[in-house]
Amino acid sequence: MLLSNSYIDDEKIINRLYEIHRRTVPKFESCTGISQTRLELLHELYEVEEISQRALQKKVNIDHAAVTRHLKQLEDKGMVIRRKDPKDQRFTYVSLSEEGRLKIIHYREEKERFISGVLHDFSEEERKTLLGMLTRIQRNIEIFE
Amino acid sequence: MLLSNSYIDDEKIINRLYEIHRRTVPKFESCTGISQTRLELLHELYEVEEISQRALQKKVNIDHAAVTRHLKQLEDKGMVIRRKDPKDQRFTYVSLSEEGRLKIIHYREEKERFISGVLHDFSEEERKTLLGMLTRIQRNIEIFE
DNA sequence: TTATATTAGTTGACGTATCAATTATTGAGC
DNA sequence: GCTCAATAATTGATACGTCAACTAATATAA
Repeated sequence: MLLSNSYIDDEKIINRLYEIHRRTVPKFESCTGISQTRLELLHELYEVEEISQRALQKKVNIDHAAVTRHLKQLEDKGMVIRRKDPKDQRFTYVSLSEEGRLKIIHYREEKERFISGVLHDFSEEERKTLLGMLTRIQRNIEIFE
Repeated sequence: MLLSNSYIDDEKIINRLYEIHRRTVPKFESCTGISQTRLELLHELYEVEEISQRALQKKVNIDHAAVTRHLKQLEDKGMVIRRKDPKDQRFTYVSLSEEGRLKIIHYREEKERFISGVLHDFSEEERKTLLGMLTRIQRNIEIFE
């Protein structure tokens, strides 16, 4: 297995991305008290009055199955309200409950604290560069093959 | 919820990292035919004659439980050989089988193709910058709190 | 040497993402 | 109006990572 030095570094990038994710998941949750995905769902709900699961799924770009399960659990916890569209029974509309609307504020404060910690030594310039690079990577993965 | 513009961007960085991971997992596996973690384990085994599970676990930095399960499955597939240390029965030593040694070469070629695709529009300079930034983020996550 | 601590590995419970298959409802073409 | 296609949501199977509890083997110290 003969690999050039520059390839080794490329590999490090991909491995680093992977490890960052693995380390982030538990830290994020223990810090904020909620998972990243679930908070993202709540955040989207926060921005609107009501939205269909399908539309929400498109926004967060997660598998339908996962969306269904998250929303059911959030409903069980009383953070979310779900109802069928009377006009078209295929659609389920979702909205934040009062309690959900209150709780999400605290979650997001903690998320902000977490993000500040993770990026604390990055200049404004660097953050811009990084975001641009990550966006390109994401696009490359999407169009791959 | 009043958030400054720069914070919004920081949030995008973290969300992007998360989404990159989610999209990478299935693409990587369908492209290479093996999961990233499992290939990393095999790669470490490729570099040595034999190694204890414990030492291997420290190298890949994954939970013990996951390591045990991966190695058992790789053993079932005939890619890996495991044996107890006669001197100290607590240790299990792992090594690549001949078949494993052959197969890993193909896997790694596919991985290289995948990585090239993901980073194809990045200059040498950019890759260095990116790796540096990711390394800092990883460190920040580790020392957080 | 015998009780206690440490260490490696395994197993179980849980969370959550994916894909594939299924159900229920609505829409379109004849 | 009736059959067939499309769509939203759900459920099942599978994969994989975490933590916690457990087993077995060895080291330590009284």
